[in-house]
Amino acid sequence: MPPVLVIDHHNGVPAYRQLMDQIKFQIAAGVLKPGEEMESTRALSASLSLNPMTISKAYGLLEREGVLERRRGQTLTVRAAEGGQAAAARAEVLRKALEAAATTARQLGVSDGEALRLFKETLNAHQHEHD
Amino acid sequence: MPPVLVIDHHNGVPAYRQLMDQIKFQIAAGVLKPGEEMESTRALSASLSLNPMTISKAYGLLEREGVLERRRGQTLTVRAAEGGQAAAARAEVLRKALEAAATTARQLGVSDGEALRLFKETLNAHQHEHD
DNA sequence: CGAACCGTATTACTGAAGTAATACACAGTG
DNA sequence: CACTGTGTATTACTTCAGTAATACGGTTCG
Repeated sequence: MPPVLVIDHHNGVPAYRQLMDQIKFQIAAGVLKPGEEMESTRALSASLSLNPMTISKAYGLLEREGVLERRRGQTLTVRAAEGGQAAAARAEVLRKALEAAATTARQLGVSDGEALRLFKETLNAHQHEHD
Repeated sequence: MPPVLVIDHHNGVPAYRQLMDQIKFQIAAGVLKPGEEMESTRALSASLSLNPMTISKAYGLLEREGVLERRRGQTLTVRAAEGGQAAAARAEVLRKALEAAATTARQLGVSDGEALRLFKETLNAHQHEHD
């Protein structure tokens, strides 16, 4: 299990939330697979120079969201993603980026229809870039 | 000029942001019209039991967003509706946010159709954010 | 000019969110 | 049982966004 997690202390985003985002992303991207064991809270706290409670907070919230699974006194594992769950995880990650865009649209007073049209254009442009 | 503004102190939303939202809404709804004078910071602070600076903060941010217009030592006014050029500039800003989302979608292998559907959902969700 | 408005820059206070220290409960192994 | 691993409940500290107190500069009108 590769603990490829990095915390940026100077971007205003809480550490526990950075952890949640990165873990979710790694699951969505297939780096962390269902059934796999997570790094222990103390091990992670050591390598990231954080308090075990901070890790635990992230783990706890991820468990509530159904991303991780825990058993008493044992290492947490990535929850088995049955069927559409993997897709759901990806949707969750993507939703964050979309929410940021939606907020921007609102702040700029751009209508929903116009925002949608722009997004469609953007997607098409990206498709061509990767032909 | 009707100061029909209400602040809810028990919903976690900052007062200055509630002010911004309500003012924007009243402009969009036509209650406040371009060129019209805003309530003075002190008058509003009295009727809402808030500090003038809190009002000023809201006004200041709205001015940055191009919603209000200010002149030295004088009452702020509602800015005239923007023409096509401003709209184009806003679309450009928004396009950046959308490109970030499109990139994420690509990285996660989410289809364009799915991404569009999610964005539509997100926009609807934001609309219901009122409490 | 000076008084009475206007907005706000600067500073300080405060409550809540984020984090850490400590101590405790459960599981596996001998 | 003792020991070492796991996660976490409780408590306390720290930081910062939100708000308020104060004081100042510009505009208008007499």
